[in-house]
Amino acid sequence: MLDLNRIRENPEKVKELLARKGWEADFTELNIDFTRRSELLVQIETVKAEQNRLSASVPAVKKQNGDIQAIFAKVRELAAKNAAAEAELKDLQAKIDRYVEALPNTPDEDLLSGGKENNQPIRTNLTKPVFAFPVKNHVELCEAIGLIDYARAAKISGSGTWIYTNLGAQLEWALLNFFISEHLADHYEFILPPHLLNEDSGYTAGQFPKFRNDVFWLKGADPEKFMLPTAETALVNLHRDEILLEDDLPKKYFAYTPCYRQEAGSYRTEERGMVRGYQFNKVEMVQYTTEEGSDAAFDEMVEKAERIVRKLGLHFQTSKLAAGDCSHAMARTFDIEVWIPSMGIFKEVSSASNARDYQARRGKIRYRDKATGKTKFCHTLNASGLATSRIFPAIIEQYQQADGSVKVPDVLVPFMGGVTVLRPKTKK
RNA sequence: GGAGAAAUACCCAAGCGGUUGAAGGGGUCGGUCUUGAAAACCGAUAGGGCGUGCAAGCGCCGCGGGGGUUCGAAUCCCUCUUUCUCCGCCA
Repeated sequence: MLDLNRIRENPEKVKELLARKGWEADFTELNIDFTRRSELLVQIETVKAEQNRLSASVPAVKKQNGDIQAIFAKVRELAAKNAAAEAELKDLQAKIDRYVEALPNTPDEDLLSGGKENNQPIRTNLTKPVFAFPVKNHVELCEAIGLIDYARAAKISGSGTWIYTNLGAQLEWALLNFFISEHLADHYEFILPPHLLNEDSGYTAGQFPKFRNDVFWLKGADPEKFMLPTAETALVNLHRDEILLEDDLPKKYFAYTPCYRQEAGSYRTEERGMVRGYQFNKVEMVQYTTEEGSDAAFDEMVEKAERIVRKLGLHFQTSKLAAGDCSHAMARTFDIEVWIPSMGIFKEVSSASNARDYQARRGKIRYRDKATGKTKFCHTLNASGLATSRIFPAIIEQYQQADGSVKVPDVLVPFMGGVTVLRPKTKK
């Protein structure tokens, strides 16, 4: 949520920044509403003060056998006078809230406006792998080796899903264990959160109200809960409605969870296999920082995610997203995209974002400033570290060999019980 | 899932319609005493949000969340959430 005072003090600036995200903002009505809100508050509170004063005088007046009935009548009259104003205020406040809650975060000043087409690659690792043989795609390779079973997944669940089998399951688990070991080494705190979250959590993270239809809802539950679309949603709510100490910041967490997403209508023929599904595994990092610490935290998390992909020996690029490609709640996003040879394109394996105080305002996540003793909103940041569903195909394809086997990246071998090569099943 | 109990400040806890602008204790901070510390004693300790004002200040809200009754609510009523105890079920 944006700071209402910031909008009021500098509406043109906020408007210009939102426009870079392709969001047409018009604050004319908001300003009128806000002015009216102040008037109403002053009026209501003045009357209330008088009511309180009169009520408080009752015991004393009673003791002196004064006319308490006159006081009762007077207070009732004041309350009646306020009723209309209170009703108007309630509606007005709801209207203001609805408008401000829907506004996306403003992008950082240094981002280019526009969408995907204006994303800027800023770094690459290694060069495109070259193969002396025709490359196979990961779907073919996985099926031949017996890593993934798509057909049975369709049978027991439906489309957009897959089953990790045998060495495929081991490779997936090895990746997750490798990621976890990296984060533990960097002293991030390991969290395993519930996968079913409540409405407030979705609101704080900025998913709701706009993206209520992008998640899976558990209709039978009372109250209704949704399945987390990313562990960020859980982690960023850990300190909702709390006031942290400045000395406790930054707080660094990571969590492993599956991510459940509707992704309705996003199917494309090229996205075969496990590139996009209703459920995928991800390890996610989240930091809570002070306002001053947030830029350094962002750089740290991008670097961490890159380091993991680099250790896996994969060709990737890091892109600075244009304003319009940053998600609703984020002020800044860098994507790490890994090369998928069969597709001839880069696919996102990590998205590192700085929400600034947008989520913290929604969730009232604050810290006490040591110097002033005042509370300030935290900054929240998140970065995947990493999503397996894109890394897995990238490994399979980038590490494929002429005989249809796949070499296991060196860093994963210890997590694979010493397995170094994944070989195609021999036909019986 | 069934039955019961509870939610008060940093923590424990009193309070059951009107000096409660929340007792008391612990903790924390400051002080006295002491070479220093402990003990003892004295003092301080509600936070958060909103409004108004140049400011000092003043006002509104606030005892789990929301709503209601009343001149007046921590206190009565409704509702939601959470926690605990017992039973059932289960990994």
